Amino acid sequence: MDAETAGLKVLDTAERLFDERGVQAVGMDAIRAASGVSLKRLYQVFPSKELLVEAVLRRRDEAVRGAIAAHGAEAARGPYERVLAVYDWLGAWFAEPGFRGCAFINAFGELGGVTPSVAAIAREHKEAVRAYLAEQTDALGAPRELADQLALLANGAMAVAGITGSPEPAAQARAAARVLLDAAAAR
Amino acid sequence: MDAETAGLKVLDTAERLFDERGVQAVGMDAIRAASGVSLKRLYQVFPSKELLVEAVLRRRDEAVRGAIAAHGAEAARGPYERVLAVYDWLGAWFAEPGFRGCAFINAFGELGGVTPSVAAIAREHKEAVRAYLAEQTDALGAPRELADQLALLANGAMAVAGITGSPEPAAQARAAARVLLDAAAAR
DNA sequence: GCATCGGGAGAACGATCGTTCTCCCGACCG
DNA sequence: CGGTCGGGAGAACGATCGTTCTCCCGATGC
Repeated sequence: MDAETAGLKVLDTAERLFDERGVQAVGMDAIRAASGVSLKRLYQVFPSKELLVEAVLRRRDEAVRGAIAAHGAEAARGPYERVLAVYDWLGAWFAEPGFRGCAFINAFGELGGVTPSVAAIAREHKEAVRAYLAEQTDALGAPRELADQLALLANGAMAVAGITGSPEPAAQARAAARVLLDAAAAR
Repeated sequence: MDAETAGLKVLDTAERLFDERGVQAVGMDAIRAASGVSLKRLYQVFPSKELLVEAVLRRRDEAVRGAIAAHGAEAARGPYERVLAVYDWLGAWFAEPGFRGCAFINAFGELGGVTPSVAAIAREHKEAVRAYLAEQTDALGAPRELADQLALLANGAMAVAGITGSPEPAAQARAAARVLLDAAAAR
């Protein structure tokens, strides 16, 4: 097994285990056992657990941003629909088995107070999603605050869906987003 | 020092340290050192760390529910104002120094996957806040979904305010809540 | 075929954690 | 005043964690 595929296996395994149990509850040896990558190789690719956590979050950041953009491009009838597509994507994500909330919200809660790099990555990720929404609302000529409000709905949906285990918050957030979008358009 | 005041000191200290650093990063010995309560007494009052965590969360649940109700009763010109008062209260909370997000969202992210009691307490707390909002929207004759949407705004504001460190999300959520309330009233 | 090198398996190490135990002192009771 | 009891301080214990080290095997180059 070469270093590159080992790195991918480790990232996949760590992401899944961190999501399921939280970061601190997953030892490096559990990642080794579940990924089949030896400890030696693991530490070659990720010299410390903190670096592994950062790598997992950074990859997830790119994946989420890519998925939101891809979903928006699919339903590309305009910025209005691209905003709503975000909540559709959330709904599909929430319905996945084992969904336990947003990795960045969870990682920030667990490590944000003691690990500044984790806090920074979470902040950057949330800002990136907000910026994507701002692109759409700018295209609509809507006021600046609308994007922030849409982001609050998305983040609230993630938090509540994770805690309750229900995918419903996505549809509720989508409906609320429609009201906010329409109200902004009417002004 | 009697057992009752020791329990209060431990709860106060544990709540503060858990908020600052997360639950798992705070050892029982750190709570002993910061509270001045000996380990022996600590384990007399809370026979395990898990029970202490549950006690902290349960007390915080009651405090938050009480604070929201009290804030709503102060501005008791009606259900509409009681809803908006929730976001005013959030704004004051977010502006407190050291604010690092909702204890239930954070605890769920860290422990919800491995400690069912923590997940249950978080679920009950979020449901209680939703129920309070539902009381107000019912009094307004608004549709059921409105309370869920208002709760998403509140939870999104907590998550984003915690991660970004800014109190702004409270005002943004309040403005969005007004739009949703007014749209429901117009129907 | 033999020496060398890289990687896998897992033991080892030092630190930390939750929890319990030991020791000692000060207060209360006869 | 002597004995007992409860609590404080902190050592001790067993488990676990992140990280490193040891040992061994198989492949590769000459």
